[in-house]
Amino acid sequence: MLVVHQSSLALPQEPKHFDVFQEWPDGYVRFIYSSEEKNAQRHLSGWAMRNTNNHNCQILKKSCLGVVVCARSCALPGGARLQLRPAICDKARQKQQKKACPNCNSALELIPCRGHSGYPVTNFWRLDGKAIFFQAKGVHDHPRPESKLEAEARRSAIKKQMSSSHHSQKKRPLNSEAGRYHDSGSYANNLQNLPCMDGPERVGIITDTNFSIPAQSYPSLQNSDLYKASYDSASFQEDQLLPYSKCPNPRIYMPRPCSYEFGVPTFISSSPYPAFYKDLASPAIDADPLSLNGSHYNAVTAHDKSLDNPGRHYGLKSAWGKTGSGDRSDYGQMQTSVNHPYYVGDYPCRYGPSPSPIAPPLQTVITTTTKVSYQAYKPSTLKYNDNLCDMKNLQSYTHVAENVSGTIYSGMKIQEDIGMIKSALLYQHDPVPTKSEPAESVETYRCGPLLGNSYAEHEGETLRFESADY
DNA sequence: TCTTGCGGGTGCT
DNA sequence: AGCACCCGCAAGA
Repeated sequence: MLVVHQSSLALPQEPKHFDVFQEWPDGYVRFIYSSEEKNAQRHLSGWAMRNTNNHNCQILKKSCLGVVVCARSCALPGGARLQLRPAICDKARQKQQKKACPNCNSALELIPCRGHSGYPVTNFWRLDGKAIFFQAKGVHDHPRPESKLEAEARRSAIKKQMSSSHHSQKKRPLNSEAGRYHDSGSYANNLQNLPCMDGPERVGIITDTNFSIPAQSYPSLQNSDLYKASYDSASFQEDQLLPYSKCPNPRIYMPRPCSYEFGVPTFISSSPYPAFYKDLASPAIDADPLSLNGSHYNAVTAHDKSLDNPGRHYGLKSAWGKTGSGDRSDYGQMQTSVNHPYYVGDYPCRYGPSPSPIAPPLQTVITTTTKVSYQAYKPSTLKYNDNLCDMKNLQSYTHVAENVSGTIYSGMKIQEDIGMIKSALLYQHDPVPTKSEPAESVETYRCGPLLGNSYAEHEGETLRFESADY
């Protein structure tokens, strides 16, 4: 299915369609946003990303800081876990870590992101004319922190409280803060709501609850209401219960992405959620970020052969060990779209929910080639039908959850589950992407997420993109 | 006070 | 050369 032509250097055409802004991009994904998209202009991300100097003025690079959690992983009143957004500024972050857990007063701990072959997940941004190209590398191996807006909302709320209530309530800030975490499904998780999980194992598990879900489509961060809603405790509960109870799959989170490279992007139609990426073989070698000019892409995940993730904390390993799939070869972060069940490429990893598929040998070899041309086409979506899950139903749950609580967490999780399922299915049924291209990078792309923005027109159409460096 | 972006510089591979 | 990362600076909220 994947076709890669590195030889082709044709310049990418100007994107006619833009992806809906993704607040939580995860996995090896690529999106093209309109230069009008404010969130994209600001290079926003739900993840705490700090600027990284890549000595390239053309491309803004950011790396993930991870998430701040309670060192004791205490459970908040609702059973959720504290997951703070790390301060971006080094100094501010140091201060932040010196503070005590608002819930139990124990120390706070920063869980670094090691989702990109042991290094933090990186995001690349490039403005090119009317489009803003985005590329993410790595799969976040930690829970989601508060989104930027949530963090800001919380701070302002605390300030308000502080100013409105005086002495007698001096203690409230802490409590209220804890309560907020508790209330917000987006950064507080309730283990009880993870029916699919094998079961929390220890501390590590907590993180699972909030694992990133591949970018879900999130129309806009600008919708502050969303966050306001997240503070509604009532909503929170619904949010938590609803989605999970319906979700048959556990969310398996791979501690680390496998290596990935760009090689063959496949364009699939647009999906509201980032594509699932798979990677095949080589150890993380990154090919040029944003090298794809106009391609609409979503990459897909990669797998690392090295299952071991040194530096990985929070019991991920143990969690994996339990998942029963044997090894942690399933790294998939499935970013899948309910609406667009296509997945390109093979899925080397085994997925928990579905019995370990046979992992094909690495079919894709990714190289560091900077110039790659891609051909994308939309794969058939039919194969997904009638599968393990009722995607439509799941999707509807997702929507419900989002509407109810305003948090995207629940829905995302579901989507991820769906993605996993899909990927598993694909893996099992679609041997296609098995082309091995030695020394060649192969990357699978999907069209950007879009509910309204569809690339349907690309169906069956082959798009070629130049992957020269942006 | 903090975020964000920039850029000099270092160390490793 | 590419990448990660440290540090400081400046602008802006």
